Amino acid sequence: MTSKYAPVESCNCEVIHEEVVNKVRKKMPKEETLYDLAELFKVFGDSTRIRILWALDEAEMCVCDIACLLNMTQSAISHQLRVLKQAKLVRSRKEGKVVYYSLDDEHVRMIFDQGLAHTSEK
Amino acid sequence: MTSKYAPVESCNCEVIHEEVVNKVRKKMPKEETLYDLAELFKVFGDSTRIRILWALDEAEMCVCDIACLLNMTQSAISHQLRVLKQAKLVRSRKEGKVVYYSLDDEHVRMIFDQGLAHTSEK
DNA sequence: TTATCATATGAATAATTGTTCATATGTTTA
DNA sequence: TAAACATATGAACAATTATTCATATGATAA
Repeated sequence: MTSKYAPVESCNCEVIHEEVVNKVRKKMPKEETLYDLAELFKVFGDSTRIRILWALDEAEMCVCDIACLLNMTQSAISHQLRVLKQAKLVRSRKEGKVVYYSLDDEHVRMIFDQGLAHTSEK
Repeated sequence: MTSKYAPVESCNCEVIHEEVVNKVRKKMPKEETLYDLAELFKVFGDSTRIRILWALDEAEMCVCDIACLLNMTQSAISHQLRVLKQAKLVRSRKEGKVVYYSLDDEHVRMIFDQGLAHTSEK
């Protein structure tokens, strides 16, 4: 999160290129829009969650399976699945004791691909 | 970062669907690849940086201008520009005292668009 | 030179966060 | 019923991080 600190009243320097600043200011989306966007990318910004998403893009899996695949505790995975579910990136389906998770968004793959395009080039 | 804790020796539950786990395991990318991907998205996961990237997608700007636009201190912006530069998402150009920053990646816009497609739908 | 200005940077701090541990919940099986 | 099992969850802790403040750097102007 960013608005952890008290809002700054103004930048502490002169505006050098006022026209540019005004032009860009007009085009900026609502604060909330960019905040939500950052919140979404924050969810992608953890390698455990990235690995879970990647795995679920291959197959629907239960919590146990994911924990085993990633060699992590069931608790850690469960906590992260919760985050992913709140972000509406995964959905779950219950069958007896077992809860199956799967991807709940068609954009995940696209986001991955664009990210990979960047990281593999640089 | 994720590997902050000692590696877990194994998940603490039985494998329920061994075939699925094995199938997915074979298809998983290298650990490092997914780690780098998470590191990239972490950079997008802060609203100050998202706003900077968005602004720079509209126009090349100097540090002062960005600080003014976002109503934040020059120092805070400078620190974040450093992060963005290390991630190779922005580049800089010096002209006298003034340093101009601009986007250094053609994928930024695409990543934004996919992210927005998600956040605006849900 | 000296003053001023734009930017960068190191240290400190407060807030956030991912995992662990213990335990709770809810389902199936004996 | 009780036991076993899969999953969820709350508290605690360690690690990370975004900003602030003070100051350094480097360029221009006086």
